Amino acid sequence: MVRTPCCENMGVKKGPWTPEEDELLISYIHKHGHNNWRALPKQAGLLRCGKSCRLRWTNYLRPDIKRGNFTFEEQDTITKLHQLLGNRWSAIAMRLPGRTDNEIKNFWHTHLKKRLQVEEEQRPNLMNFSPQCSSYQSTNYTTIMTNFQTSPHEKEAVTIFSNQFMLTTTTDHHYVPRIDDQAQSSGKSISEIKDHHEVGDENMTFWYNVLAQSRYT
DNA sequence: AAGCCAATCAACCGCATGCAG
DNA sequence: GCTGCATGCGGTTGATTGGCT
Repeated sequence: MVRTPCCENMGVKKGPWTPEEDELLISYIHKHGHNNWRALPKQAGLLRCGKSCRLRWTNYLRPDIKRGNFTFEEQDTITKLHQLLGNRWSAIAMRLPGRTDNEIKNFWHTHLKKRLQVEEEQRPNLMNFSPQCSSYQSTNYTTIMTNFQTSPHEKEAVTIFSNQFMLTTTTDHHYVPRIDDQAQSSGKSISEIKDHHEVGDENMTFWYNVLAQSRYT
């Protein structure tokens, strides 16, 4: 079966977007929305394919895009979520409001990946964990696993996990509100909600988080 | 000042997935 | 169930930028 091209190549422009093109795309979407990306460029008077327009909008022009450097908290979140989810950039981006999957992916390859490699070399005895690992050599892990399975606080660990990474799950019985939603509904500040779930040992918390997530996937 | 090289990031490409007919 | 279209996702590319010699 021959795959149909995403757009008619004749007359379609490629390469960097000009401010004029950006303006056309923004004003069109503000007026009409983006129900049909394929038809959008023609209707908006753009010599681009729909795919290019979608990418430009979602990665750059969207009004809720957060610009500027990644905060330490964001970097930490990306690192931990990457350990948890692998290269599922869109899933990671969902936990970082205002950041796009493309931005996170670039940041990972240009900054975090190298940093982690350096840290790994400096700490050769650290457990090498990945979501695909079939066995774990760490005594710590075994201890935590045992505790997790028997702990009466399993639910609490799951809640901590969800709050820490602002996760939502897709099944109703596992749904935990995002921390900002919790704050809004309870009238408390985000820091108050976080404090409520604070656990002293950061490393232990992280492993509880990993375990909690593994139960849903 | 010029050339080279590495880092960065916007944009592209192709495959996967969901959905309607 | 099959087909084709629209969209999403992740890997990759290539233009640009900045630092170094």
